[in-house]
Amino acid sequence: MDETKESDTSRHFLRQWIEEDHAAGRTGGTVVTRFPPEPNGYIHIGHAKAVCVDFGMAKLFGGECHLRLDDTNPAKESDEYAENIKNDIRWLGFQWSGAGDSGEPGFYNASNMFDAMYQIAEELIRRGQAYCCNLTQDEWKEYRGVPEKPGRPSPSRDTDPERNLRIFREMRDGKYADGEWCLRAKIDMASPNIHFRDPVIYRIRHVSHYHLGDKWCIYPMYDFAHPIEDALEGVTHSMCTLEFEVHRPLYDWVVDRMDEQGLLVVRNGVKIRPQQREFARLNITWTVMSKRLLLQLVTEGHVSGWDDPRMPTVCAMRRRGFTPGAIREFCDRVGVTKVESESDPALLEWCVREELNRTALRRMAVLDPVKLVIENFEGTRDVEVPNNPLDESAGTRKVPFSKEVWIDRADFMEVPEKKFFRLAPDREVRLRGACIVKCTGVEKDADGKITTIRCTWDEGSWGGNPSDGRKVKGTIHWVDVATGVKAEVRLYDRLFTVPDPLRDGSDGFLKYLNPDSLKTVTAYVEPALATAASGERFQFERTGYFVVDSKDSKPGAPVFNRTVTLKDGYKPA
RNA sequence: UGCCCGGUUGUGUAAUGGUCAGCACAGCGGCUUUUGAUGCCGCUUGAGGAGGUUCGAAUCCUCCCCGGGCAACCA
Repeated sequence: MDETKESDTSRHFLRQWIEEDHAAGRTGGTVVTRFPPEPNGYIHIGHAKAVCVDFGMAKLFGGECHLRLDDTNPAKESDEYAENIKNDIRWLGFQWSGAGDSGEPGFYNASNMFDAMYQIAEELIRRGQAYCCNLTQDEWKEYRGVPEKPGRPSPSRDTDPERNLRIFREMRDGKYADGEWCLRAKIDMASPNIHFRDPVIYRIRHVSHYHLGDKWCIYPMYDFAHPIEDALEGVTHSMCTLEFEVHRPLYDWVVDRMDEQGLLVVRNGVKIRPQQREFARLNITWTVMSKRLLLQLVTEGHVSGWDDPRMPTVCAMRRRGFTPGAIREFCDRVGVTKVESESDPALLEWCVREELNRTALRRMAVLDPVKLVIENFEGTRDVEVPNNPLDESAGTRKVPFSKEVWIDRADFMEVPEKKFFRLAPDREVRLRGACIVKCTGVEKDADGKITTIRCTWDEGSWGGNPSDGRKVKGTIHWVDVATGVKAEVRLYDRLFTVPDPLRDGSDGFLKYLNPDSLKTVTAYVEPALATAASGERFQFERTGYFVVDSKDSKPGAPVFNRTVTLKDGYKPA
């Protein structure tokens, strides 16, 4: 992304918000943002948008963006997820920066702040702003009341700080079972905002933490932990999704308490008060984005894994052949607003084609081969074709050509429909880069399936143009039978058959799985492709963009994944 | 229903009291083309509703309608 591009970026509301704060001096000279994933799954295209916003805003203002693993619930988190998240963000083209809390610049674990959080909680208790409560979850729900009616205070609400401090320490020391006690902030049981009705801020969880082991058996809740993490890191602008909007008053409450306790970071003489704002998450039609549902697709075997190229995860899109630049461009184009919307995957596909059209080397591959015999052609010749007609610096390559070539079945019609201008009996077509051929007949098997197409070539047309200047409109791709290489090609289509797989709720989405979302074919590809390197991207001419599969491809036995088809303007009349 | 948020062409968005309401994607038509690709040109379609403020409203106000969120010891 170059600089002129950034200045073109829309001045969305978050950008204006940061701009004003920064200009007013509230950032202490440095805009600090953060991307705070919970390491309980792989990140998907929706997270990618958040990554672009969080890192993008920091970059725009010359500030820093922290990567913080929000690992406050050990039950669902793992190191495997943590490592993959870091890898995916790097691949997307972003680098975290800032001090960091463990020697790695810009990298933080919420769990590394557990000591500080604990101290803050104790101080809350001392100040009478938090208390230990032993209501059961059911009782707690009942006491809390419903939104339209005030709740009732817990019997523990006005107990003595010393007693609460003792119980809280006993909670920490493992004296109690899960759920027996919890720590609650003392705010307002009558608030119309449910989150203010003395929210739980610490709960007991006798679970090993993937990062800290058994050091703790009490863990802070998100609403308590998140503002502390932001404040301690000196984050100025904390951007999250819309559903956290009603949590914002609580976020501010915690920041206020930290201020009272003198814990806010001071940068260049300015006390840094982190602020939260919310924007709409990215939704895309024809897929599902919830971590839970994606996990279900994986565990039930509907896809081959988190990186199955049909998944909307970043690792899957990488394997599918999408480029980081295209994903960034897509996130940029969908914009940043508070409107809940559903983006069309066609835009993402357009972004991919736009980049790959400029950068991908052209190759020829026949996905559904039928043999074409050129009766009057003798010997072998090399055809020289450009690697990318749009980019002369990509050079040319030589492709062997001889009497027998494979062509795609779709490029021949025994009885051509209207407006079909490829090969048909008695008709002429150009073999890309080679010559003009004229169909003289077909051979069929017992079932009537065409096994061979016969033709003759115009000897004056070597290179592609007939010597007499007559127009031949159709050009088709081919692969030489003698030197072509067999390859496995995986043709991907959308995972679901409807734009809204959750139309019946999250239980019924499996019945909309597209049975044709993956078709595997054995293709013939030109010899140059036999040794293509893992991750290399190509345009198979007239077909689509393909990438060498990073897991299954081997030299001499290549495997290609179709990233996206080429646009097809052919419409039979 | 208590509180909070949001409604601009099919989709995603721009505008910050003054533009014929702009752009992109999609769709449709045409030109070019040794990829029916790319490129280029053109076209269709929009302010949820009703009032009000104002010389002037997509923009400000009121009410209504519609959509979403919040009532885990998840994040």
